[in-house]
Amino acid sequence: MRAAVPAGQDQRRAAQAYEIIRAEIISLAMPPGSTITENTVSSRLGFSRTPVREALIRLSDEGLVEIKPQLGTKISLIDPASAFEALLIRRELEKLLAQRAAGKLDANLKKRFRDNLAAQRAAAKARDNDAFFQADDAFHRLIAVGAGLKRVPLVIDFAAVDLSRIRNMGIHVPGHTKTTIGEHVEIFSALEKGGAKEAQHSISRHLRSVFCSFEQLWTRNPDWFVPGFDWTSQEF
Amino acid sequence: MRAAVPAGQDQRRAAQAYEIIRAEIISLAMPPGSTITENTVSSRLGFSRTPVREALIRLSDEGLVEIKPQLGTKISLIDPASAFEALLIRRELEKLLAQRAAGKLDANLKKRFRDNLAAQRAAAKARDNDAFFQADDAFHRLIAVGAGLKRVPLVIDFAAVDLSRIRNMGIHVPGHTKTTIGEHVEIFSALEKGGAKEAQHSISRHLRSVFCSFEQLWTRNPDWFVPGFDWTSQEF
DNA sequence: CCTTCCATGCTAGCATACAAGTTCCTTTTG
DNA sequence: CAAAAGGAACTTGTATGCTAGCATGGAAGG
Repeated sequence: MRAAVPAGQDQRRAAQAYEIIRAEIISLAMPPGSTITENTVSSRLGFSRTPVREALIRLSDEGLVEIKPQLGTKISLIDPASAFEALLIRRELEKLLAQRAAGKLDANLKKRFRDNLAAQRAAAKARDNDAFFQADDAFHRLIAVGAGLKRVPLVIDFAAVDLSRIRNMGIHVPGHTKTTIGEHVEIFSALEKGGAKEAQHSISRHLRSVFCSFEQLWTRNPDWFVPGFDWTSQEF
Repeated sequence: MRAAVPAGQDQRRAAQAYEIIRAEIISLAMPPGSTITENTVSSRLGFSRTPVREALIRLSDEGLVEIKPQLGTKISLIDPASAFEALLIRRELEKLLAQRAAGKLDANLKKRFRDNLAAQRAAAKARDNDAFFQADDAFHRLIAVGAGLKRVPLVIDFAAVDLSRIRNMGIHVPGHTKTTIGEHVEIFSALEKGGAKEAQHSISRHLRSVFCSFEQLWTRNPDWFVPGFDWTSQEF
């Protein structure tokens, strides 16, 4: 998986194509199960096939698309089992981050946390789902900064690909942003005070609420998901 | 002018190139810091640049090579900080696996565990480091099977890329295989009996011994590593 | 009506030519 | 002699044409 780079830093067409297509998949503008071809995408973006092809290969590595030689390319269905595992993985790794970050935030980082929370509130107030989504991600990356670990967020991103699309489905649910911000405030204040256990508990609660929203979201667009997953038999 | 695909090799050239180059990097046949070009690799493999290029892009996403436009491609140095993080990540995720697998191994899986342990002993006896390395990986994947989680091993692999090269350096250390097998036996018996705590403890000990071997391995080839990491200040 | 077969139009995989940028050595000029 | 200008020889990035193979629809045969 490729690390997120500041927009405009990488001018290569292949990188641009990757960012564009990936955003369209994550935002569900390209719905799961729909088919694309290198030709249609390249003509739409105005690039040649080569950079588009490279972008699709990278997305295939991530599992976001399925390339079938001589057949075509399909936007992968969301795999509920993978999303469930992603939650398990996130819980463990974010608990690790919280443990290492608790009580070790310097003044600069605390300010960045507060700025981020302000940005979350602003995005929520403005109903800017995209901005809220990004601020949410940035909040969790700040925890990693506090923990002094740079690679863990990349691993979480890698693990949580299927999760991100589900999150995007749920971001329109009323009250979602308010709940999330409240949990983030809890986590931050626990980290600030050195309460590793409290922070870990907040994180677990946050992820559990995400899990509980899954089944509802599944009923909305069941054909976007890989069939055969039994939601009720899972505990989290 | 196009060479026909050799019969019997049903894999795509790009996939073949990826496997070959990756194995050479992991096995340290291509030492960290050395430079390659798309042309040299493609002529060596007998492929054109395109599939080789695709392979290098995938390796770049993994962090195993660094592609610098208009300059060349370099085998990445091993980042001690990333390797250290990989150990932290592995510890948490494998503890998760152990917790879910403990006491839930069916007869078939127990047999596969025993066969795997036998393979480890055979490889150790035959001094077949490559086979031992693979059996070691397979053992950990078996735990994931027991836990009913398929994606966690992929995440661990992604996280542990830097770790794998260090492991390859250490596999020649005398007594290494014996120690490792002993720890694996401990883990398996704990899982078999349902002792999640014991299995987690064994896993932690195993990873700690890996960590303790780091500094010694670093002194052998310090120029293979990203400089600036303070081994003594880390606790594990 | 049903089955079989094949022409056709798709697809991605691959090879290759060219474009653009970097390095370094050669040449030229002060 | 020194230094700057220029170009040769690299590199990776991109465009494009060709190849092999799958899917589909329609024709041919039962």
